[in-house]
Amino acid sequence: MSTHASICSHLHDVQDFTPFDVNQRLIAAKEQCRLNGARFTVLRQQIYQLVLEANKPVGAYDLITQLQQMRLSEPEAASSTSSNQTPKNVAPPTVYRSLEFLLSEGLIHQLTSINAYVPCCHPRAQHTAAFLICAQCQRVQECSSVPVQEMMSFAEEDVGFLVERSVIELSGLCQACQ
Amino acid sequence: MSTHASICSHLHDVQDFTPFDVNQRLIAAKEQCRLNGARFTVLRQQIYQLVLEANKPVGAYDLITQLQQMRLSEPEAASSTSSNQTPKNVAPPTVYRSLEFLLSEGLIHQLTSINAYVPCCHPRAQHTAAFLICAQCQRVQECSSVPVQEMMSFAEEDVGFLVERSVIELSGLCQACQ
DNA sequence: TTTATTATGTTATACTATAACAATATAAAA
DNA sequence: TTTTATATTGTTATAGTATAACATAATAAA
Repeated sequence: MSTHASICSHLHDVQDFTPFDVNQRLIAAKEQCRLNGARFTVLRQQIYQLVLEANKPVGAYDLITQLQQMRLSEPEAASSTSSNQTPKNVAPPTVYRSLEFLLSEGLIHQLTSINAYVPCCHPRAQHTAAFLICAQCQRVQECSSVPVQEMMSFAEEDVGFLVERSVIELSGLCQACQ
Repeated sequence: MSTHASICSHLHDVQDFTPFDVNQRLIAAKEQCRLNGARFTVLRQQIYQLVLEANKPVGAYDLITQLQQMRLSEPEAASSTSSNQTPKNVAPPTVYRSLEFLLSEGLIHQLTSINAYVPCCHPRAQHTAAFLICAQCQRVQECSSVPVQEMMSFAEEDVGFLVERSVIELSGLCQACQ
């Protein structure tokens, strides 16, 4: 990932991963799933990789298109029979289910306001984050810093509201695009 | 509206308006539009009223259904000819356009995470607010208190991000439903 | 009254997401 | 290893949300 956001700043770009970074993430995800007793299947890995490699949030139907293309361009299995082939068609439930899995593993985040997905900058147990979404360059910054925590504690302690799901998304222009 | 949320607490229930309150709101909206040189048409008023009277966030297609029923149950115009009648059918663009108008006037808020709309607790110029959405009783609390402001100033001042649109929605259980 | 503008109606369609059930692949138990 | 159970993916169909494009009607301005 980009070098100008340290892992401790609580503010991270979630795009612009280098191929090396993508690989690191894939390996780490595989290991994380193994520890959780979850299966990091080929499909799930492919979808995670597509989300990692994108330089902007990707929609479910973008993923369908890309998966479709991947499968069409893949060589057939070397088997002499026609069995054991990956289907060429990719239907919505296929990707939605994998996205749900990746969400539950904390590997990606959903951007509800634009119906798209981004990698989690720091995969870990369920954590609340806010997202700054640039309408110009499409880049996203994830932050879990103080104001986010204050928002949650306001709801939970001051209001007595038990938060189960949070959507905190600010759209506008990032510094570079102004 | 409910009496346990003063206009200054920065935390408001946006449901449970009494018929009297609804009427007050409609009159105020009419006046606000007049001052803005905007037209508070019958359609817009009807939709605003439906949003005000609902005891939960309403979706666009809920509004279509209700408008449809209103039109069907309305008596025909007293004219001897068949002209000048309100059409019985209500298509999506009809309500989406009015919703957009009400949003631009600050009379309602959009809850992006659940594709629904609620009245603004305190109609005024564009203002940032957070919403606490109870998954149980469906009631919504709107707040524009300190943590919300801090979130915005964090984005704008600390990060240098120019916010154009904010979606801050926390779903879970309100105090009464826990 | 004419003209321009705004609002609404209308048709069609795009986009997003899930239900329900079938087939397949992996893991666990016998 | 074979059987059984579980988890994953495939497949078909459809639900739900939103907008484009153009026609008509109503209001405001000239």
